[in-house]
Amino acid sequence: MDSTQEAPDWHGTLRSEGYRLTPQRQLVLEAVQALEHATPDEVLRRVQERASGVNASTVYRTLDVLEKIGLVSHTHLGHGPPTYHSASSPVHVHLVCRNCGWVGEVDPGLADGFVAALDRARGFETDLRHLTAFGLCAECRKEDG
Amino acid sequence: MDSTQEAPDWHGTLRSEGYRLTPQRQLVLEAVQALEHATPDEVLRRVQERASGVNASTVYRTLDVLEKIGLVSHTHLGHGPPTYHSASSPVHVHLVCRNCGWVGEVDPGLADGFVAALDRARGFETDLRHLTAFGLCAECRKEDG
DNA sequence: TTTAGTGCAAATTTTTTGCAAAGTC
DNA sequence: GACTTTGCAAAAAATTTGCACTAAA
Repeated sequence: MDSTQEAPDWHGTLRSEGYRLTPQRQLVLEAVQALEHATPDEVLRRVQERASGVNASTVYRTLDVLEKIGLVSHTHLGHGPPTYHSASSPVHVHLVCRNCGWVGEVDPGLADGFVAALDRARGFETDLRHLTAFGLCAECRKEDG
Repeated sequence: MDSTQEAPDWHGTLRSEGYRLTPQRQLVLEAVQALEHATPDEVLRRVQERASGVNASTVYRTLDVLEKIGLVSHTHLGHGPPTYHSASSPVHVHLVCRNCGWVGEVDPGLADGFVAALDRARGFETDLRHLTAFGLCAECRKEDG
């Protein structure tokens, strides 16, 4: 099954959905995996470090494609642009400090009770990959008193 | 206590912070209170229905001021622009359906356990006014199976 | 060779900023 | 009258779109 030339499984994922395999898509996926929580702009910059001439619109379109076939997903960590991460990274809940901008991740198990409560109260099915809590990180709590 | 000319208390809030009371600010605050979850653009449109000539930049600046002095606050309900709501409305947690766009509110008490867990695990102090869960609403769960 | 994907440039959309005029205190 | 706030116009920033050309299958 996995023989001499191990083709990453996302090749197949792309192909089976009718998409083509291009260097740009490879670069964008690699960037998302490496950067964690990267905005389209950050992805673009990283991609351009490795291959010149890749266009911003290609990054946007590629992120859409990769998300559509489930290789990446995005969240909104506050104000600006969305941030993307690899779907192969473990599911996690995001914490964002509104004071210093710190971003943390915690085990989604901590939200189990909350998720169950939403289901019970409203029949709502929470998507843990997009759950983000805003507030103050431990450091800023100390400083701000 | 509330006598003949009841001056809304936000007059005093503005004044005591060194801000002035203008018709535009009154209109923006009224719009935020009336609309619930309104984007700057929606606020602008509502304001313009009542008074012509109010400029978009005024709305942006006014929302900043009102937030700074604590009369309104904003969250990010997904993609686009932030949404503002009146600080006088009870604190609530937002639910957003990623399928149909439905927005709901639930009692923050449902998140108590979650909030406590974040505090315990990371020393993180969650701001409930900005907690939003994305997922599928009851209707869409039925339809999508 | 066929069809999808890319680069480029222009168009959109949303928000910010500088400044003179108007308004509030 | 002094100091804010507003409107307007222009500037930014972030995304999207149309289209001819390139490249994957």
